[in-house]
Amino acid sequence: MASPFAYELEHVCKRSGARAGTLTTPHGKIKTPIFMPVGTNSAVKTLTGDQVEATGAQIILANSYHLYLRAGTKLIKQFGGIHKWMNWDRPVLTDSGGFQVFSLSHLRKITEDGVEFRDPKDGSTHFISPEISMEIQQDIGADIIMAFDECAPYPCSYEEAKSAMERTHRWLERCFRAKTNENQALFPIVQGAFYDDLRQESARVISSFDAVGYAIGGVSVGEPTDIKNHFVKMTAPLLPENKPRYLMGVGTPEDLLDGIKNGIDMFDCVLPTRNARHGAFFTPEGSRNIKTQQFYDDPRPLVEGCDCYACKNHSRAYIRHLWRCGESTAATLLSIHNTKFLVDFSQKAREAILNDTFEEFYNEQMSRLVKK
RNA sequence: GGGUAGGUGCCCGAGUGGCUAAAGGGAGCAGACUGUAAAUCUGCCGUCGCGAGACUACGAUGGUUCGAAUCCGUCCCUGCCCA
Repeated sequence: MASPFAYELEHVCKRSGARAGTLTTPHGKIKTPIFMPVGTNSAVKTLTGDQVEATGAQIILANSYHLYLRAGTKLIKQFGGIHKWMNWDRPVLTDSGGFQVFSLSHLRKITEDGVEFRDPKDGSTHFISPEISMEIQQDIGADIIMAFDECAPYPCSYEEAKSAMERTHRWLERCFRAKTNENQALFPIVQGAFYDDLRQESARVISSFDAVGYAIGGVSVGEPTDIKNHFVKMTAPLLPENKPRYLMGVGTPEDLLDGIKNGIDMFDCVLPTRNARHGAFFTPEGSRNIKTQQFYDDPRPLVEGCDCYACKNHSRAYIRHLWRCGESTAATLLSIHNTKFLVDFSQKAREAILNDTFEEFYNEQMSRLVKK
């Protein structure tokens, strides 16, 4: 049976490493570079499926760890998999639980076999190994599933970083052995923290596995931007050229520009929705906060010319009013705007790449963003 | 009219002699957030001053005391109960 997955590298910018491509999945094609909104609990927070769809999102993320705890991945399987479960028929990607090894580090214990977690909500203990992560992700049934990795913190010692990386590689082997569903693509993840030789070694090792796409993990864990950029820049070109490259957990509009310039094709980040719930909205001139006094009587949309639902229908003053009254609609409107902003942003970058004007696009957008 | 419980900073509300410019919330004003334990967290929040500090403040007023939001007198106001 032919693989339902394919990736076509359509164009590489002549003056930078920026790439445009198309990734085919069982639930449709993804045009890269692409920003993927995060819906940890099988919902993009504060948004309905229609609203997510209206942002133009081509694919969304969900999380193995969270869905395993609630609702229970067997239940999702019983409903016919995550697409039917949440009534979303475009592609879905699930994270493996590897990020929770980092983010819930005080609630877990790592052994060679796997990781013992305590549920932050009820204290119950759960064990996830590479094999169990694969079983969970196969039950969920996303199009793209991620290797169960150990995401190291920043800063961390060379020994720690090396040990996490090597374990990630051994676990990767086990993930590939445990994965059986041909309709899912398993992406390996580069680790190695912030050490050049470890990143090089990790990229080499994971590239030796035959995969549909490859991810860079362990960034955006608190390190300064220039360090992040250095490691993305040196790591991305070490991954197979004719396969999509996914930079996990990134990022801001600036991060997208830098990532794309350095040859990244896929991004995901909680920022557009989390920051929306905290009152922030993206603009081409940087992030603003609707809570601030300056917007109290501002009749303009969040961003002039933006064609998201929030901007087409409401003023800053109105959204600020909703925010101050504690109306959840404020978070919804900001989430719609922020998500569409990043989706559009990656789409514009794609067009620029195809037109060989990415360099200009990068310079123009970056100078606007940093000016503030 | 009698009794009783009260009146604290923008609001709610602790505080019954010095450790009180006055707990804790809320509101307000800012900031953080990157494979979501997050609609969360942090800072500021009487006035003036960069600052040390000064000034003003716990219904009003008079007193006791080295010292009062806290104790006493009088007055004003509010809730509740009885007539």
